[in-house]
Amino acid sequence: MTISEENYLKVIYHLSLVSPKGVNTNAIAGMLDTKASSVTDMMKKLADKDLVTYKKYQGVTLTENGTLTAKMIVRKHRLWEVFLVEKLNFSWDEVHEIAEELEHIKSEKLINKLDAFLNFPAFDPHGDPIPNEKGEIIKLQKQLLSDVALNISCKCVGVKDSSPEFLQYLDKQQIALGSTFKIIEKESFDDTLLVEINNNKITISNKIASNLYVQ
Amino acid sequence: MTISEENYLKVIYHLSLVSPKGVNTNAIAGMLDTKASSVTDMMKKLADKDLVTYKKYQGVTLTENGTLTAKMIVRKHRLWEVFLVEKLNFSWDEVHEIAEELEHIKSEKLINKLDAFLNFPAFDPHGDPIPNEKGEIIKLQKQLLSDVALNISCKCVGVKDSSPEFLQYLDKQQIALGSTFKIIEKESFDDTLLVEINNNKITISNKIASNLYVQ
DNA sequence: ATTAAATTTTAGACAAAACTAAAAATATTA
DNA sequence: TAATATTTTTAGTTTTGTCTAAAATTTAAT
Repeated sequence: MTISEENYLKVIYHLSLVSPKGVNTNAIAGMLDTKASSVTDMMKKLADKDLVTYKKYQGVTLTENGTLTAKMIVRKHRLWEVFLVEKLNFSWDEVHEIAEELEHIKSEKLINKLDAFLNFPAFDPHGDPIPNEKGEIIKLQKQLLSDVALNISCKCVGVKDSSPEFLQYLDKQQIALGSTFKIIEKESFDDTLLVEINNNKITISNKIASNLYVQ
Repeated sequence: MTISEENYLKVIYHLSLVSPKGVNTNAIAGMLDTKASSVTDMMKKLADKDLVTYKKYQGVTLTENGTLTAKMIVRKHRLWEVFLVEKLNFSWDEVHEIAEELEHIKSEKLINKLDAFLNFPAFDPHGDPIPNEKGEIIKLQKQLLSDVALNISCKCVGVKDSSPEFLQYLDKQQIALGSTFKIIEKESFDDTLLVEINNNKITISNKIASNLYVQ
């Protein structure tokens, strides 16, 4: 397994969660900052290795084999993120980039020992679930803050967008995992929300609200 | 910097400690399991980047730049080894291979935070010194057990060979860093030694004794 | 000081992973 | 449904790091 192959699998896995019928070449290319023609080449290689099912012009899906492999990469990524935040005191907006490298370290023993060292965390610093050794994932019931009705109390359990820019915005607004929300008012013109966060009232745009998962 | 370039630099650094006048192509090829012709190609590239000084047929030396870069790779390798042993409970014969991958993770912030997390260790699990943030290295006075006179007490502070095979042999003989030695008898025929280790008498070959550093 | 042996470099080729440009297939729309 | 637009694939290159085989250089030995 090359790093490049692993990155393709990971991207296909993430895109499959949204379009399980098959992921198209262009979408993969977009995520990996590469060209569709390069994706086609790689799909042939991954199909030869029985990691994806690929038919010309029909999009790709992961095989069982490929799904498990992808989950193990996601597992490594998220466990390293927990390590970086909990043990090395990184902030949640810094860890993704470093975990992008660490996720390719090969040793299975390493990752299982890291898992134990971290006390088998179920979620990463952005609230995303961490697959266990068998690839099993706890799926939380969660919805976007933008879909919650007025005057209902809820708790922030994750972010949809985990870009540094968004995370830094949340820091500035003192929004973190565990923050409690209540929508006080919704502006019908642009869906801007007046929200009570930890007993503070602030106004947030619909774009922000549709990137926050709550419960 | 590619992983390949980093591996070349690291190997040249280690070989330079033994032959500071210049390292030859074949020696590098041997360490990296590659061919002399590949080494020549890479030396041109590293010379272009001002990491090595290279003259055809004359061997290579690291530039100041190259030396510091190599030391930073060694620093990462050894810090990760400490992490694996101290925090994840790996044994000393398992960590080299994993650290060979971890040493290529790019973030400088990561390695300095790791250093702090580990309490700024000066030596790795095999007794090798860890360069600090500036590349400075503590050089211990140490000698090979094979060079120590009879009836002198000394303490094991490092291993010259850190292959899993040798380390596992030491485990079996209950020899570790910190073990105390006294040579009781030396067989002149083959230099086999009768040694007292932690109050136990055992016989060890000259090959073993010339791979143990003591103080 | 030649010659022989060993080492090192050059030249040319290959595989992986990417690219560009053109061709082929699918999707959209009038 | 035919024409057009979009997406995807093919064909042919490029770059990086490697290889083999042959040529050049240095070292060792007679």
